[in-house]
Amino acid sequence: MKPPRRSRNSVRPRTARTETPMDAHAHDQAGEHDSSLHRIRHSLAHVLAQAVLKLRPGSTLGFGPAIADGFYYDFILSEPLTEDDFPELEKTMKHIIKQNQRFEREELDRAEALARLDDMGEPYKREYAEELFEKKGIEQLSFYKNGPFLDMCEGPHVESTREIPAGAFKLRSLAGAYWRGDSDNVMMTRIYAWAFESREALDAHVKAYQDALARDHKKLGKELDLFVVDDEIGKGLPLWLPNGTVIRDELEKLARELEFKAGYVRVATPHIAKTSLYYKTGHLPYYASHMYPFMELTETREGEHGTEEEVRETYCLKPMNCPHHHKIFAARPRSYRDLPLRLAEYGQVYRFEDSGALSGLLRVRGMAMNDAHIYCTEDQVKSEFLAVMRMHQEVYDILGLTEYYFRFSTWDPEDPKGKDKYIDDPEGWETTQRLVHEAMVESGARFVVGKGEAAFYGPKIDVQFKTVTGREETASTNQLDFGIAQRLGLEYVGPDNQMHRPYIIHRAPLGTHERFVAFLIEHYGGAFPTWLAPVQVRVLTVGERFDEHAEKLVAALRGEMVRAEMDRSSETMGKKIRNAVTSKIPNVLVVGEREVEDGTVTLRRYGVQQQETLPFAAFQERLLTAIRTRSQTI
RNA sequence: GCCUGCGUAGCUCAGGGGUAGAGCACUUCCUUGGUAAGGAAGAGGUCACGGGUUCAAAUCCCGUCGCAGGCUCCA
Repeated sequence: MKPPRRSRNSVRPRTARTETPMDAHAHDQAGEHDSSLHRIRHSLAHVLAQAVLKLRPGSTLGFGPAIADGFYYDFILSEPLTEDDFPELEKTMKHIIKQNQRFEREELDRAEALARLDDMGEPYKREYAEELFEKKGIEQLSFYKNGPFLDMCEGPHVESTREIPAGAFKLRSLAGAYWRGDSDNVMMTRIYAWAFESREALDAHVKAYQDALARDHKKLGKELDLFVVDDEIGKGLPLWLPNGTVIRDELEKLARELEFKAGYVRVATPHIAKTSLYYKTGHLPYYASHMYPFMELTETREGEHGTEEEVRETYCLKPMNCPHHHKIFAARPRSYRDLPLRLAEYGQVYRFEDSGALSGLLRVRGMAMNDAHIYCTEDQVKSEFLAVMRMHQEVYDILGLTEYYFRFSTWDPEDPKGKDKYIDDPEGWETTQRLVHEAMVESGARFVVGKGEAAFYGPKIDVQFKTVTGREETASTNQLDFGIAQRLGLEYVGPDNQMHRPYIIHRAPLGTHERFVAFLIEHYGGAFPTWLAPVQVRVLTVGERFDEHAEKLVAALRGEMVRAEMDRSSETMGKKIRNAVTSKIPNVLVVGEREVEDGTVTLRRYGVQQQETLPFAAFQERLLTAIRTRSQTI
C-alpha cells in the first residue's frame, strides 16, 4: 500500500483516492479494470445476459458491471424470472462457458452505433450511448460479441469464455433496480451473482457471508433482547429493551465525558417545534417529504374589539436538532469572547424515511443523535474541526473500530441540479472546503473525496462503515455550515465592535444510537466488552446452599455500580454455564464450597476456556479497573 | 415509495383442501449437581389481517398490513 500523498490546495480527484481499510470495492471502481478477476466477472455478466435472453427472449438490457464480490446485470424481462429459475440459468451459463466463445471487440462511430442499437432493440443502451456521444464527446463506442450475444460495452473482457473458471460463480439474488438509479425511471430486474477466481475462493466467500449473517444486528438484537420493533408502535420506531438501553446509556456516558473534557456544554430541547422555524432555515418545503405529517392546532383568541379570532399554528416533530441549538445561540447577544460555543445534546429526531428503506436499527424513523453544534470564528474553524476529528478517532479507538473510512463530501459546481442542491455561494464553498481539507490533512486521517455529496449548506466529513452483509452506511457526519447563520440572523460582536456571522460545525461522532449500536452489535458479534455489556457479571453456585454467599457477592458488586446478577434457576451447573455463555455474558463467577471457604471466586471469561480462581477482592478490583478504563479485552 | 420473496406457539422451523406439530424457552414437581443441555408433567396458536372460491381454507385466489433482500434517500 502506497503512503497517501496529499496536495495542499486542491481537493483530490476521485481517481486518486486515498487507500482506506475498506477500499476493496473502491479498487474495483478505480484502476482495477484490467485485473483478470475483473475481466472474468465482467465477462460472466455477458454470459448471464446471454442466458437470460435465451430463457426470456425479447428482454432488454440495462447495465451489467463487475462489483466487489461478483457482478450483476439489469434487465427488462419479457416474462418474470424468480430465484427458482437460478439453477436453469446457471446451467445455461455453464453451457455457454463450455462453448469457448471468443469475445470480439468492434468500434463503431456514432451513426453506426446508434443504428446497431436500434437493430438490437436496446432502447436503454441507446439512451446511454447518446449521452456518451453528447456529453462526454466520445467519438466511437465499443461493442463486444461472444457467441450469439452482442452488447455495447467498454470492456475489457477475457479472450474466450474458456478463461472463466468453472463453478466459481453463483447466482445470488433478484432485486429491483431503477434504470440509472433514478426513481423516476423504469424499474428493472437485477440479478446479482458472486464470482471468484476459483471454486475454493467462491466457497470461502459464501461461507464467510453465512458466518457473517450470524452477527447480523437484527438477529442478535432478538437473541440478546436488545430491542424490538413493534408494529403497533410503528414501523421504524424501535423499542429499546433493558439490555439494549444499557448500551445506549454507556455510549451516552462516554459521549458526555469526552464532550465535557473538550469544552462542550450540554443543552436540552423539545421534540417538536413550529414549522415556521423550518421555513426560515430553508429546510421546508424542501425537507417536508422526509418529515412526519405536521400537527395543526387552532386556538381561539380575543381580538381587538371583543371579537374572537382563530389563530392557527403548525408544529412538526423535529427532523434535526440544529435549529433548536441555533435558537439557543441566538437567545442572547454573543461576543467573540464567547466563541467557540459548543452546544451538545443527545437529541431525539424523527425522519419519515421511505418504508422500504427501514431495517432493524440501521434505518429507522425515530433516532437519538449524538449532536452538537460548534459556533466559531473563521480563525477557529480549522482547529475546531481538527478537534472533532480527534474525538472521532478517540471514540473509535475505545471501541476498537477499524473498518471504516472518512469521506470528504464536497460541492460539485458542475452539477446541473446544483442551484437546488447547494447554497449558491462559490466563495463560501471554496473557503469552507479549504478549511476542512486543511483540518483533515493535519489530522492525519485518511479519506476519500465524495464529489457532489456535500450537504446543502456546506462540505462535510462522513464516516462510512460496512454492515456484516456488506452494505455501506454513514455512521456519522461532520459538517461545516456557512449558510444557516445568515438565514437565522446569527451573529456575534467581534473585536472590531462589528457584527459577524459565525461558522457552524455540526458534528456527531457517535452518530445516532440506533445505527451506531447496530454497528457495535455486529462489530462485537454481540459479545460486548465488560464496560458495555448489559450484564457484566453473572454469579452461579454449585449448589443451593451457597446461594446466600453468592447473593452477598452480587450485592457487593452492585454496590460498586457493577451490573451483576445471580442465576437462581434450579438447573444443573452445566446448564447454568451454558445459559451464561449463550447470553454472551463476559464474566461468569462460579461459587461452591471451596470458594466460600477461601473467599475466592472461580472466573470464567467469555470466549476463554481456561478458568481462574482468585480472591473476590482481586476480581473486583480488576473488574472495576476494566470498566473504568473501558477495556477492550476484558 | 418501487421490484422480488416471505408471514404457522415467545424463538427456530416442519406440515399443507378434512379442523395444529417438533425442538428450545416458559410453569410446576422431582433432582443439590464442580464447568456448554438431569428427569417428568403442564400450559401456550383466530396458522398476520380482511374478503373470495369450496361441502370444507392454515393450505388455493384477491386485497391490506408487516418483514427480508435490493433500488432511491439518508444518521
